[in-house]
Amino acid sequence: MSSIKEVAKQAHVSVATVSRVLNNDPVVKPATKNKVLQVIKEMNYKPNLLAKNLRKQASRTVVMVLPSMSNPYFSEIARGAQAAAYDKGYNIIIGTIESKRWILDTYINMLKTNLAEGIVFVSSSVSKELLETLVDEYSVVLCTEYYPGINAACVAIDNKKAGYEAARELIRRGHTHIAYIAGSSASSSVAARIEGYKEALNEAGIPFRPELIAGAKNKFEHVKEIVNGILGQGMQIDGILTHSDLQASYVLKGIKEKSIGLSDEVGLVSFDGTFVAEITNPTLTSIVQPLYDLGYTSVCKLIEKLQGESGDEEEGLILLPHHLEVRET
Amino acid sequence: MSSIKEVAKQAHVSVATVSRVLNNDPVVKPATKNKVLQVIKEMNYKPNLLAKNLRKQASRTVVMVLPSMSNPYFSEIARGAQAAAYDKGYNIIIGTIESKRWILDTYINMLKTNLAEGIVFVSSSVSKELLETLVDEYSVVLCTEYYPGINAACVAIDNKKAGYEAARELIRRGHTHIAYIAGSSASSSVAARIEGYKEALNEAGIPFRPELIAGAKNKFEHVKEIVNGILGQGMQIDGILTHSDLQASYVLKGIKEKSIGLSDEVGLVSFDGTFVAEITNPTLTSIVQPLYDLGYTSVCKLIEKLQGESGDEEEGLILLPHHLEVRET
DNA sequence: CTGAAAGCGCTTACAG
DNA sequence: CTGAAAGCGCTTACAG
Repeated sequence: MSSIKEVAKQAHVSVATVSRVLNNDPVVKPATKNKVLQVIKEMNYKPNLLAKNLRKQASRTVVMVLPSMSNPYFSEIARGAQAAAYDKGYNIIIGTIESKRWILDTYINMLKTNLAEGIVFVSSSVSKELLETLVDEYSVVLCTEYYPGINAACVAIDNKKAGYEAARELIRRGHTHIAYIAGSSASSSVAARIEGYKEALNEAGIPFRPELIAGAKNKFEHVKEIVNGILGQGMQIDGILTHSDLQASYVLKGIKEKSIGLSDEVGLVSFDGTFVAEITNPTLTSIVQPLYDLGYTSVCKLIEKLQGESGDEEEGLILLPHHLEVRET
Repeated sequence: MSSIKEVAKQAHVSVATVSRVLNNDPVVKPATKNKVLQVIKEMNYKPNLLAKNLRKQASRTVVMVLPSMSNPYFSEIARGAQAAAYDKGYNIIIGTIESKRWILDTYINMLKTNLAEGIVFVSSSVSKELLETLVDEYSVVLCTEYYPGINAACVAIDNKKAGYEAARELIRRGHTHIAYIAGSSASSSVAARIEGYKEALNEAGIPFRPELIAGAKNKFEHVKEIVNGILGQGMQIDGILTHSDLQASYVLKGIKEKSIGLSDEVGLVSFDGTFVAEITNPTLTSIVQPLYDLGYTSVCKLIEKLQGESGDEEEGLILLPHHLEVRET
């Protein structure tokens, strides 16, 4: 109802002055300012941000897209992202792709139609090709996955080191036939973790067997098939590394219901360290990622970029610390 | 860069005509339309929605606030909500309160500053007092929790019936000392489920013991304390109903690590039916709620309300079906 | 069927 | 220190 014009009339000043006090312009005389402030309060006036945004050609909104929310891994990242946006005075729109291209397009359209100023892509929620077309027109930050050759900041953990540490833990316990259930897509994090895993094997003098590596989705049936597939080739397995807590929980489930041909003596180390790792039985030993911080830092980087003048500095990889949490598996 | 004005110039028409083809106004001559469409494509023009929104005084955006995302219960609701928004051509902003009043205020401010047109509150993400001040000025829908006396549509399951069915299942198995770990807040769903529980006891001739009921948060420590507190009073427990899957998983954890004084013979029925119920060991018997549909329907109702002319019809309770899924506990 | 013009509610040089 | 005025990029009666 009430617009800036009515406030101006009531306060006997111009709309310009009202706008100035709204924006805390120090130039307005205290007496004037107080009068206007009082009228604003009396009228319960709230500025129409639709108008402000148009005038300033800025929505002060960023978007974060994630593959889904079904994995608590992503909700923690989203939580950090939300906090960062508020700390910086931005709105944030968090969306999940659910593997649907049209949903992704909806969010990208927000960029193109001025509804959002920048975007962070979490995990592999976007293809490299699409990214290439976006990167020089819009501000984008990557979270969790790195795309070499793409000029966008990426916030992640040191996946190679993490893969190394996870494998070393199993080796330390005496496991030598270590399967690696990687993520379902060929991503930079998968590649890096495998590299680290190989390094740990190498260090321990254990031969690398490519047959022990396979990707799987975060679905019970898929994980079961993959593990049984490896066993079916006559491979032994006495240790497993999984790409996520969820996958590890499925391994446990399969062992328990005997649909996966492994004994419960198998060593199991998962990635992520979400609450899932603590509610399984046994609880999961895992590489815990600083999920909240990953989300928080990604959004901060994005907003810095939006506010930076040149923005032409080299975009790089920002690594956040992870750690191995030894639990029961 | 390119605005409607430049498209108009290139196409040798007025901006009014460009606007008309943009909005699919059937009045424009096909030849003109095609010419404009072609220029739009050539220039890769995208309308500035900031301007459109201001002009139309509508953001075509709704918000959904949830207490948090840490419980997969909420992420499923959010998933449904997102889908509904897209199906209806709206943007949706999904936010989590994390028990912080200032975050809630941020989202409510989006309503007041014209950034959003309506809001759905999930679970007890808002107090009744605040709701009362919002309800006659803005479009609001409640999801999961009902506030009697508040004129807002509410989408939920029949909690009384669900509580009844959950309790009856335990009674059917021969359990007679059934504890009820309710939600942490005094909410309509808690009250209704307890009513149903009482009804089942009554039907079976089992006396109701108020000492067997206690609220708990979705925290391991809290659930442990509550259960042990009941046992400490000298109460027996051979069955438990929990407000959430998460709480049930904590009971299981406590039994396993012997920090909760219960045997694994205890009957356990949880509410929600999220993936948590399937990854615990044993898996959880639970009342599964149509989470996705709850979110989807809530947003649909909200948008209908926004689009409805009068909007003065009586707001009511919309009940969606649930069912009992018997698993291992 | 199309165009000229007003206006959505703000912000911000510019002048005083 | 304050105001008049232009303008952000659209939409939409109104006139023709």
